[in-house]
Amino acid sequence: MDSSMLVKEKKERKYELPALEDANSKIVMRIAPGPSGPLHIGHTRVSVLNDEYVKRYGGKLILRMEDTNPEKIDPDAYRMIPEDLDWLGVRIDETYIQSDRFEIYYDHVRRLIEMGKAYICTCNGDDWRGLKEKGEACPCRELPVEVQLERYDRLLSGGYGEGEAVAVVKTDLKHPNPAVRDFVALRIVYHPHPLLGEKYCAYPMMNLSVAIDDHLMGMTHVIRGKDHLNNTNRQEYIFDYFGWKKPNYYHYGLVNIPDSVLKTSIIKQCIRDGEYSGWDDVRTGTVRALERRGIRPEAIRRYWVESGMKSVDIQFSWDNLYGMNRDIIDETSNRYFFVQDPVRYDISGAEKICGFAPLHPDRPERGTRKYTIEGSNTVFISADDSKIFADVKEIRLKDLCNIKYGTPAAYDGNDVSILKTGVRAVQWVCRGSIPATILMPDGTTLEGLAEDSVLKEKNDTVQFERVGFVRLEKVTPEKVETVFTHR
RNA sequence: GCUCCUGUAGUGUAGCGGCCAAUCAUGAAGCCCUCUCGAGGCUUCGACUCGGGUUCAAAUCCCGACGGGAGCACCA
Repeated sequence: MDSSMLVKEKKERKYELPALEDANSKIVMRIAPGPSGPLHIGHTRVSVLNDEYVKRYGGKLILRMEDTNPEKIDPDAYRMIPEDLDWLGVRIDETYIQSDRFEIYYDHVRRLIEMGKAYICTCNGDDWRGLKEKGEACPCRELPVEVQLERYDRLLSGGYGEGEAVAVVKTDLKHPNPAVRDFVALRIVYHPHPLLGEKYCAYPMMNLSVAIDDHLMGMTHVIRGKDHLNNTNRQEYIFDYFGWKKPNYYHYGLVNIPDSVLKTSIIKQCIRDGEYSGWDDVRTGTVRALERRGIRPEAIRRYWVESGMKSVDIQFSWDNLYGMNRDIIDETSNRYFFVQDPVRYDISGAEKICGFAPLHPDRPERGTRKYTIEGSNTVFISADDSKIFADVKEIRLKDLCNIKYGTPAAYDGNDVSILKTGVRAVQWVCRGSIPATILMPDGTTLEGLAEDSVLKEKNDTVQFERVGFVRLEKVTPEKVETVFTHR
């Protein structure tokens, strides 16, 4: 027996999404956001899952803009959503906009009415719901098809005011689950649509348009949040009435995302009020904000792949995402010194002091930052480190020299082994350093100085040693503006 | 109220009848290493919601309780 077999070996787990049923190279899947704003972290789950499967099986991914509620549309979203998906690395094969397809929905409703599977209801909404609750039909439901069609034409042509009539799909009024009994398919809206203007007044509800589009676009697999479970049940009625083959449905659990603002309406309001800087404000959970903070799309992808597709509700963990992101950016991010709330020290006892430090400690081949200070030998260290210095009287300026406390401070050689005795190494900057800011996730800003070699940095994330990773947002010789990523 | 989904460490996940004194990641604590409080190495902490049943054997199957979530919109 091989002795190595006696050692309990450590297994590396590979993370792989579960296989889809009936999957072959012709799968068709979709991402179907409502264009009310840009995508946020919550949307990235369904985006990544669909993309992963389509790439794995070699099918087709459709982006469908579900803009059937004119009151909740932000025209910019038609542009922002594809941008966000593109940044995420999600490859879209075809794009559809539902507002282009109203005639298709109308035709299908007409056919449903002709089949006796839909009706036009002119009852008061509350009454209709009340009857449904009791499992009873409203007076409109059993009217003859000819009357329904007459009403339908009137509905489409603007003969009813808002709330005066709806087209309803029949399901089963006695269904034990009240949530799947008869549902509205079309409603009257006179609010202008950003793309259609006032061309139509009959607006499809999502259960209608989604069912029809999923069929017409040839969807084989649909992944959606568990909150749509009842909608799936409703949509299946439409599939059954037309005799269509249903896609395979998967419902993942709800994600609770703490510590960040996701609700589009709130973000929009805060932008309007000038409270937030825009859709990429770091306090929000938008894809744009994550990008701005230096989160890599690969980290987001890994996060969702590892989370899988179970229907348990989960708690989103920023720590876990940061850990994955750190794996990615640690290697690519060069190291620089940033000194928060700088305190000045001059150093006596040396003509001029030289030093150098690697751009990356694990990648010496990338080269070094070189330092020369002379004259008054002025350096700055952070207010926090200054307090420590005043307290312990001796400190090492990392990669430069050791100094003893005093005014001025005294040069004390360059023996690195002093660190073994418990003396602390602190980051510092010299004269000519660049004013720098770090925008924190809570919206506050840290101020300080960054060493000027950061001006030559090509990559957009760096690590400020002992502070954390930051994304370089705006770098000029006058000012370096950064956004905090994570420690 | 009705209906549906769901319960493995702080968080996320693996396991789906015996190989489980339960996997991996992240987190926390400690040590080593490193001129960073990063990375790397090592160690430790920490979970099968509960109660019945089926079985020689249950985290795994069944039933019940309890917990978490969603829907019952002329939003998506």
